[in-house]
Amino acid sequence: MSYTYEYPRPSLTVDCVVFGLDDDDLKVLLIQRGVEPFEGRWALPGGFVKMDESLEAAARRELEEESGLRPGHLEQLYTFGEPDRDPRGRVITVAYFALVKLSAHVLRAATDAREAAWFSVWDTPKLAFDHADILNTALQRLKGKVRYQPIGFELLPPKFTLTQLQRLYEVVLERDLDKRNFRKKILAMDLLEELDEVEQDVSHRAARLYRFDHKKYRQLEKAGFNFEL
Amino acid sequence: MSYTYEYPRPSLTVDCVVFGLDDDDLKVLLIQRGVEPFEGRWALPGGFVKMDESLEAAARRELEEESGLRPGHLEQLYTFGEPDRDPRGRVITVAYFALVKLSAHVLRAATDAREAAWFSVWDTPKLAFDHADILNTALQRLKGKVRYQPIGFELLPPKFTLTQLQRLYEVVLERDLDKRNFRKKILAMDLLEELDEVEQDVSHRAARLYRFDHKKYRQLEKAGFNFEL
DNA sequence: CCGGCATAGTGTCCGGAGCACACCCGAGTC
DNA sequence: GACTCGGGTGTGCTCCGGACACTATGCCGG
Repeated sequence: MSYTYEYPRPSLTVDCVVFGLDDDDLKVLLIQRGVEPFEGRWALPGGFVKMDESLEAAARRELEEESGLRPGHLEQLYTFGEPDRDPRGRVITVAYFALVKLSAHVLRAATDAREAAWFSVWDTPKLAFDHADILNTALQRLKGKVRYQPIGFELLPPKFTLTQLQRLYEVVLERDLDKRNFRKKILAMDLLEELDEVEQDVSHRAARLYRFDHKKYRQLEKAGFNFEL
Repeated sequence: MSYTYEYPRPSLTVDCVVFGLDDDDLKVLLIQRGVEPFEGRWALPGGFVKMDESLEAAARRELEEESGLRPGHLEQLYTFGEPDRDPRGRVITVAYFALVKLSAHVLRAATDAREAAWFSVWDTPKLAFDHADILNTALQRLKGKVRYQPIGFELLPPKFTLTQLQRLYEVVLERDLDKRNFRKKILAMDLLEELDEVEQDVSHRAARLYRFDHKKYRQLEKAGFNFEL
């Protein structure tokens, strides 16, 4: 089967930058390429867009195929299209960025991926194509976004302690936050539901668990509220 | 001449949302299509990407070809790729968004554009394709961006009065601002150079002119300063 | 020449938010 | 039962943002 056009056309791919939080390390999902070019190199999961699927659908499909993940939050990041970014010819890639609860999923490599694994974002192997640029762009976006949209919760398990939440912000923003002020601010928003449970199996006083109240957030959002820090 | 591939490929276009400020109305540049589909309809300027040019270069080229404009600020906005957004088949478009000084350019329609003209963003004709969505996305971005990056200045002539600047913000943000607070804040940033000139040809007390100090801004930016409102 | 008009330009006060800061609590360990 | 380790809490000061109204200047017209 072959396809003929009057003018040359680029290929179109999607790539996904998937972040996960492991205690106090921010991780990114990488796959090891099983095919040329860059066979054996680590890269962001992604692949070609089918002719009848939307870009976002393609991103979800490729991600699931190559790693088994089905992210909650997924949004378009940026489109990379330098003429020489792929040795196979002109390939445009639309990058997506996603957040997942690291605990909730098991990785499973498949299709063109030899393996899938989490790497610390501060310490990745050399990446294929321009994927290092893409990763960087995603990190910037995450930093900017986490402060004024409550997307950070996507990285945590459903029940979490305030300390975990604070650590998350500290890791993403790369700076320390004051414990009392952080708690004061986040609780004042009235978006967390205080549970009658405490964490288990810790060798010190157990911290109270909280849950993010999505419903309340949507209400406030409609009313023109804006989340900040 | 024809091009044959093993798998089907989408076409790739770029489209530009160009904003200009006319006194106190925010304008967007539209062209009237001279070819099918949507012949005669107004649309955003844009066109096909060549195989050896970057996306941004394509956006600049198309914009210049169809309207004669060469924008200062140009940045990627979003990529639109719904399978049915173009009746000719699968066409992905990378949208760019640009700001120009309305006064500094003369429009000149060419190539596939029958005509080029400025329209108030609040009152555009019916647009081709999904260009209304694109315009909307651009407006949101402009609103968000103008508050924490000094891009608004791209819309004004090099020398402007504080009142002009305030109007710009009021128009973009769609709300009134307090004159004294606005002046206080903007002057406190120390990014405006006060000139020894006043506006001309007005039938009332003439306002002092200011110029944006790009050099100082870049310095502050490096030092981790951030512009806000 | 004078009065009117249109916009320029300017300072203060108040309340809320951010930030710095230190101590007691509870649970498990040895 | 003493120690250790993080959990959890309140206060005061400062600074910033927002509300608010009057005088100054230049042009125009009568």
